Amino acid sequence: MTTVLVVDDQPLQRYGFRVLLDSIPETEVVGEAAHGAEAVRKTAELRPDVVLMDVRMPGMDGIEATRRIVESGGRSRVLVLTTFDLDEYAHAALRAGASGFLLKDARPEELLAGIRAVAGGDAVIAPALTRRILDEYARHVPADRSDPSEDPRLASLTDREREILVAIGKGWNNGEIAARFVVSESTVKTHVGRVLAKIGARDRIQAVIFAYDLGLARPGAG
Amino acid sequence: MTTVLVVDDQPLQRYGFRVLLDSIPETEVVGEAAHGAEAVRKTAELRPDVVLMDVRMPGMDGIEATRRIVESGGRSRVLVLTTFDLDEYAHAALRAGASGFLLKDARPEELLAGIRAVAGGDAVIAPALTRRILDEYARHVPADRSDPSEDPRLASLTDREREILVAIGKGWNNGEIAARFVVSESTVKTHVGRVLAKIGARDRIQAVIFAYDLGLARPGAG
DNA sequence: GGGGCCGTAGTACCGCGGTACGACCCGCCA
DNA sequence: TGGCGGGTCGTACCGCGGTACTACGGCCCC
Repeated sequence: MTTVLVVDDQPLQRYGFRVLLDSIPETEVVGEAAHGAEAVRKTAELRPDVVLMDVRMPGMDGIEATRRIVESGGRSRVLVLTTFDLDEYAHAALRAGASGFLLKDARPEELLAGIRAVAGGDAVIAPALTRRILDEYARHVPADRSDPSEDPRLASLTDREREILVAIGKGWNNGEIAARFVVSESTVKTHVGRVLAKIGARDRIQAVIFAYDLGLARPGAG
Repeated sequence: MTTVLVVDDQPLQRYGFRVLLDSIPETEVVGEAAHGAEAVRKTAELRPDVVLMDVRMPGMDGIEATRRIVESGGRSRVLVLTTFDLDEYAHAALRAGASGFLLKDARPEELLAGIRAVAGGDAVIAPALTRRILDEYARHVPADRSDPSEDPRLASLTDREREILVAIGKGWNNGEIAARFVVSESTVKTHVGRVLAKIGARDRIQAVIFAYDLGLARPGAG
């Protein structure tokens, strides 16, 4: 059973979603909200699996509400709906942390598939928008690099050394690495030295760059 | 009526798709191919609306076949199928110009929705992959508003200090920076110290990470 | 003219990082 | 049984990195 909170400023629209979702055993509408602030409050209160969020609303709009819901750290996933395929909305919504973006004219089975996917932790985008996303993607994402994680220099590292490399990529100094791995700093130095030699890095700084280039290190990782 | 070419090296799999697609009036399987080369040839010959393409095949694989079909400039759209959610396949396929990427364990209605979307000129991605695509997308495509290069810590840097930060991000040591900027190493140290203080970094390693997170440093540079 | 910001430069000091050893334990395998 | 790779730990040494402080010329603006 997937619990859903329906957010839309139009009562009739909310009614339509409720009828649709309650007509099948898989989903249940546990609440409704008419604007962003109410959506944030009811999400915290009802903890639905999925929040069905309209973008255009008076007061706090769906984007801002989505951002707050996501930042609150709860379990609820947000599936954003809009009447138009205005992709600035889509971009903003997805960057706000929405798990999906669909058009209101989606057929019922598409909406249900979207809710199912979002509830399962996946993401979903309206097909009409997917093309643009993919075009942008193909244009911006650098060509392959023949999968850098298969770099021969990486292959020569032992498991432990790979862990060390990741730790270096996080910006930790030897003492911090020693503390987190519960070994002595001498041991860390030994490992670091071997890692540098194997990947051909002059110092740990170039190891950090190496880790980033290969995608071992990720922005925002602490 | 949507015409479909089914490409898979396993006859039984092709049969399954044919039964499914011919069971509904909306789609019609107009041909089959057992490997990439045959897929390319039959696509040119039959001009199907959609090519249902398996990735893993002996000889020319689905990726290469997709690339050739797309480059041939025909009207046919390619919908790639795979058993596993190996995202290196997904990336390669989408970069090869595929209009969609689904898993073989997709439910029939998902597959049909995918074919419908692709035939209509839209694109479709398996929900399980959409999240990764979005993550990549968010990381690579310049965000129009929450541009990290507007980070207040960056704004406090002078032009010279920004140059120094970029140089740090390239992995250069103080001597190298001094040589390239034609200043003394003392000057470099002064700048570096100020940069670290302003961006709140403990050492140049965290400055490197900072530069990468903000997109100041780019893989493959320097 | 005076004050601030910026870029430049220097000295002095300390600590971390990196290297070069040597050493021990463990599990695996010939 | 011995050898070998991997992980662990230690000592010693040196150099680069980072900090603190001072200093000066150029520039802009009050």
